[in-house]
Amino acid sequence: MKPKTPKTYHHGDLKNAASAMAESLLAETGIEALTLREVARRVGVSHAALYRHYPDRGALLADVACSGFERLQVALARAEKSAPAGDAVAALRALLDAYIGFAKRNTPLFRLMFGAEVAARERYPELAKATDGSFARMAAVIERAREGGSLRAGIETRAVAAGAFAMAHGLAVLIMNGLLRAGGMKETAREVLVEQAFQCLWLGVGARPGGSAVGV
Amino acid sequence: MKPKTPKTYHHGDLKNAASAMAESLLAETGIEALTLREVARRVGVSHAALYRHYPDRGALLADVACSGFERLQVALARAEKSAPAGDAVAALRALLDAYIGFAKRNTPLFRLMFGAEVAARERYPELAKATDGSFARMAAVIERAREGGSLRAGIETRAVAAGAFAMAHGLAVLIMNGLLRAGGMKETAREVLVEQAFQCLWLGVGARPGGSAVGV
DNA sequence: CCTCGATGTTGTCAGTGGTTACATTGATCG
DNA sequence: CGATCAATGTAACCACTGACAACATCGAGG
Repeated sequence: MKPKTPKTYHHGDLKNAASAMAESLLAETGIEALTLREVARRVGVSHAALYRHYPDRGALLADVACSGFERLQVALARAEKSAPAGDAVAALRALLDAYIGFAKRNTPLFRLMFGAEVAARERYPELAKATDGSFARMAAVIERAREGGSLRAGIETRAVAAGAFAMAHGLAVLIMNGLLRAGGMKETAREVLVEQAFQCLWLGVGARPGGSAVGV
Repeated sequence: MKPKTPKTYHHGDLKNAASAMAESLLAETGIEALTLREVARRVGVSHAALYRHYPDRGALLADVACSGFERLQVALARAEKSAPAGDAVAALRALLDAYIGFAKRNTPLFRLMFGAEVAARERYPELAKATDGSFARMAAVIERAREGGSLRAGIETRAVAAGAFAMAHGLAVLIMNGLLRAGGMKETAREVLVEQAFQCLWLGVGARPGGSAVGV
C-alpha cells in the first residue's frame, strides 16, 4: 500500500517526506528556521541525506514553493466552481477572496512563493510551470467572462487578467503586512475595503449594460 | 565637514556608514548575502561593533527597509509633481510608473521592504511610520483627484487608494518575478499591458461624465 | 551469487549570528 | 591637570548551518 516507513535502511520515500515536512515546518516556524538540517532531523534521517534529492537548500525551497503554487491553483479552481455558473462578477470576486484567504492562511508559504529565495525561476522549470498555472487559472475566468459577454470591449483578456491578478496579489500583501490598518482602520472594515477595491476594478473592466452613457 | 574615517579608534559615524554600506551591499549581492559580518568587514570594523548600534541583524534590515520606504516616498512625490497640475489621471499614472520603476531599479531592496524579514513592523516604529508614509502619498493623490472632481462618487477615498496601491504593488511583483511573460509575452508588450491594467482600474474609479477614453 | 548503482551515514570545514569579557578612547568633572 | 566613566571597538567563544567527501548499506539485475 502506502510506502510508510518500512523500517529499512533506505527511507524509500525521502523526497516526498522531506517536502511535506518542509512545508509544515515552514508554516509553523517561518522561512528563516526552515533549514535542511532541521527537516532531516524531523524526518528522522541524517543531515546529509537530503543532498541525494536536492542539490542545495534553494532546490528544497523551490520544491516547497512549487507545491504551494499547486495548492493555490486548486484553491482558485474551487472558488471558481463555487460561484454561480455564468456569473462572471461573482466568479472573479470569489477568486479574489480565495487568493487573499490563501495568503492569510499560509502566510510564510505565500511569502516564499513570491520571495527572492525562488526568484530565479528559470532554474526550476517545474516551479515556473506551477506559477504560470495559477496565473492561467485567473486568466481562464476572465476568458469565460469575456465569452459570456460580461467584459467591456476593447481591453485585452490578458490585460484584465494581469490587472485582476495584480489587484489580488497587492491586496493580499497589503493585508499581510498590516498596511491597511493605516489611519486606525478596524478589523471588520477591512473586508468592506477589499470589496470596494474590487468594485473599483470591476467597474473598470465590466461591460456597461443599458444606455449608461460613457462607453468609448 | 563630514566625519569621514578620522583614523581614530572610534569610528565616529558607524551607524550611518553601516546603514549606507548595507544598502549598497543589498543592491549588489541580494538579501541572503547581506550579513552583519560582511557589512562590518566592508566598513572596516570588527564584526561585533555593529551590535553597539543594532540589537541584531533584523534591526539592521529594518533600518535599510526604512530608508527604502523613504526613498520610495520621495520617488512617488517627484512623480506626482511631474504630472500636469490638476490632471488626476496623469498623476495616478505617473505614480504607478514610479512605483513599478522603483521596484525594477531596486529589486532586492524592494523585496526586503515587503518581505518576511521585517514583517514584524510593530517592533520597528520608525519602519511602520515610513511604510505608512508611502501609502499616504498614494492616498493624497487620490484625495486631490476627489477634490478636483475626477473621482467617481460613492467610493471611499481610502478604498481607491488601497486599490491603486494594490494594483501598483501587484504589477510590480508580477513584473519582478517575470510572471507577465506567461504565454510568451514580448518585452515591449509589457508596458502596453501595464497601461491597459491601469485603464481597468481608472475606468472603475474615474468619474463618468467625460470619462477618459480607453483608446488602445 | 555477486557486483554495482542508488541511497543514507559519519565526519569535517568554513562561515554566520549572537554573547561576553576586555581594551581603547575622549570628554567631563573634581 | 589628572582621574573617572560612558561610549565604542576588539577578541574570543558557542551553537548552528550549508556543503562536501569518504564510507556503509541496501536492493536489483547480470
